[in-house]
Amino acid sequence: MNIVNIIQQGVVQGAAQLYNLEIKGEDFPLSTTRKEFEGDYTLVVFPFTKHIKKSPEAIGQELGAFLVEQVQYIKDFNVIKGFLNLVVDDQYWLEFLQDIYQNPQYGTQPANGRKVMVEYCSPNTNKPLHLGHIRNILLGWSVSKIYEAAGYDVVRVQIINDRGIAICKSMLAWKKFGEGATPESTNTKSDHFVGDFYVLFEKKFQEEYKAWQKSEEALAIYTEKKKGEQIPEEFFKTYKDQYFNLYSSLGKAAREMLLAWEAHDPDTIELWKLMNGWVYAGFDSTFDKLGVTFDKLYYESNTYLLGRETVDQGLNSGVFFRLEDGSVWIDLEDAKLDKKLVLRKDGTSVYITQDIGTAQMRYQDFGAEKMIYVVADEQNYHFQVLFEIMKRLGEPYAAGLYHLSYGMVDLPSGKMKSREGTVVDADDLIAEVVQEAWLNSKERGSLADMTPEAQQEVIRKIGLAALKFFIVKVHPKKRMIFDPKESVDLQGQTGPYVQNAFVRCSSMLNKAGNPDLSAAREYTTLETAEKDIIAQLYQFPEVIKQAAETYDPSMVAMYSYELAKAFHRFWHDYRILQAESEAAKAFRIQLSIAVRNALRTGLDLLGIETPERM
RNA sequence: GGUCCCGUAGCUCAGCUGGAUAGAGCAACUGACUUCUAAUCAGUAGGUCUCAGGUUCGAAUCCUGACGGGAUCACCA
Repeated sequence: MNIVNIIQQGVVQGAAQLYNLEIKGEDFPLSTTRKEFEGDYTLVVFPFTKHIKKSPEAIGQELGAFLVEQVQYIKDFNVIKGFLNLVVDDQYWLEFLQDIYQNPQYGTQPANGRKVMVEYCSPNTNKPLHLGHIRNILLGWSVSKIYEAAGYDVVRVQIINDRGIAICKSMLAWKKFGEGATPESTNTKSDHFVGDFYVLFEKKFQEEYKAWQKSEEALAIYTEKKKGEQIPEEFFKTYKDQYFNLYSSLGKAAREMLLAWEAHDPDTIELWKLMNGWVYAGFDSTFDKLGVTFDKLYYESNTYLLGRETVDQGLNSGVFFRLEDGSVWIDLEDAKLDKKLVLRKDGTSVYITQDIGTAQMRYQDFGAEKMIYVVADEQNYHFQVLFEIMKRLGEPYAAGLYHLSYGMVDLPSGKMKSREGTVVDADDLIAEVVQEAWLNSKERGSLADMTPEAQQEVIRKIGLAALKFFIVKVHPKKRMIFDPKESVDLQGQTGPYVQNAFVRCSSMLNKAGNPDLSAAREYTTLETAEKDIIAQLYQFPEVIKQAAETYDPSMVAMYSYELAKAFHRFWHDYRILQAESEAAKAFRIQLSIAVRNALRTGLDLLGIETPERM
């Protein structure tokens, strides 16, 4: 039985016997004692003074005496102001360590038979992945791992935006200017190859637009539509989209391509498949580098027609209503949202209709009771509306829909803007952090005796740990500032710091061989540094549970860091293999095994691998 | 303008279901490698928790209002 419950029960009994007061275990705060004071757990006595006419100090004294007398494992207490600090007997911590140290799964929950789906990443197929995707991918992966650790059966999915005008731009640019080039012929990573043509399209379009601005047609439009004293340059900046739709020959060609695609024109479809194929191959390589996988991919080209049947049913049941022009709407004003269109007057779907259909399709495919959408916070409103609609449609899974909304990633110089070329490319960034780890390792020379391949493998793990930890340690909801220079830091509050604690355990345990640990039973008095570590380990299952409940990988990151820190401190101050007694040695080996397990589990939940050496 | 999110050390972030003297890391400065990996440890310095009210024995934490930053309010996705 865990110590917090034991204490809570004791307090409940104490209140009843001493004061004839009926309380429940959750009614009073029990926190861990601050480092400056003696004790392990602290009961704040102030709330009791409402019911008991005595000073907080007097109540603390009486309650403390009662607990030491009556409750096993509570050895001592002290009262400072209104705080009752309780000292837990080392015996409890020692027994606890005995129970858990051999369990590599410690911290995780047994399977609970429940199923959750996590959607993450969701890229467009016209550009390579960038820093924003990396945050999305790492959060999605980590949350999915945390749910597995919390006992859930997890399905990972992705929806790929593989249709629309943007893809047509890349296709058109390749057709017009590509001269049959391929990723192979240009030796370019294939998603970057396609992205380059998207950029090329924008460049050619800008050229065309600039030239047009000098035409009489353009002048006439400027004269007619300018606002006040707007100079031509300003005006044409705002007029770009209209130009694309009304006058641009490139724009016209791109729209024609989209129409041809929708009409299933064989040549267009073939080109689309070819270029998307390149993009997918490139994405796969990036996913592979990041160590993430998906169980099923959904494509918008397959799902964009979905949802209409549901809307028809919803019309019958009165969830939706139809205007005279034929468009279909839902009124969500009583839920503090607006009216929202779900079908155009021509009967075609919009974005949200598609999401309605996709949610149902997924439920049919997997029957998950929870679905977590990992999507940036700019879509908060969209998901509020979507979830409200699903609720009103009476879908059985509606209550289990959750939008894990994360903040944008900014650079120290400000927002990432693709037009200004300030986007941080995912592949470049990964290469950069690994390079930094390599330079660092070379300087240290500690891997010199390994084969180049083995060294590379270790260095890859370290570099990626730096990047992943840097991103995932920040609370998802917060907009974060990403400084590439800091992300390659390998010291301090970083992934490699945590890995290093693991490596220290491993290195020492390998040296220890397979010793007899029965002497640990004779170890009876804990050093503070040892107790700190055990108390940390004790928290682990609760941390994972809460991280799942709050969809927050940063809790696991912070916990792993704190555990590593406690171990580093212990390592510095105490010997393990040359401990002062056989009992101490055996105990410390057990402690290190437990730490090693917990660090591996914690890092794994963040998608971070653990090298044996570094 | 409506709705939502954020504001904590020079910088990046914890803490926010109310509890003791607000914590880490980076950057700066001091020390510790004959000893299980120094990618480590110990220390110094750094704060009006944006501001103003309120609730409370007690507020960074809850409430109200301001100020600053961001997102969103498409028959785009």
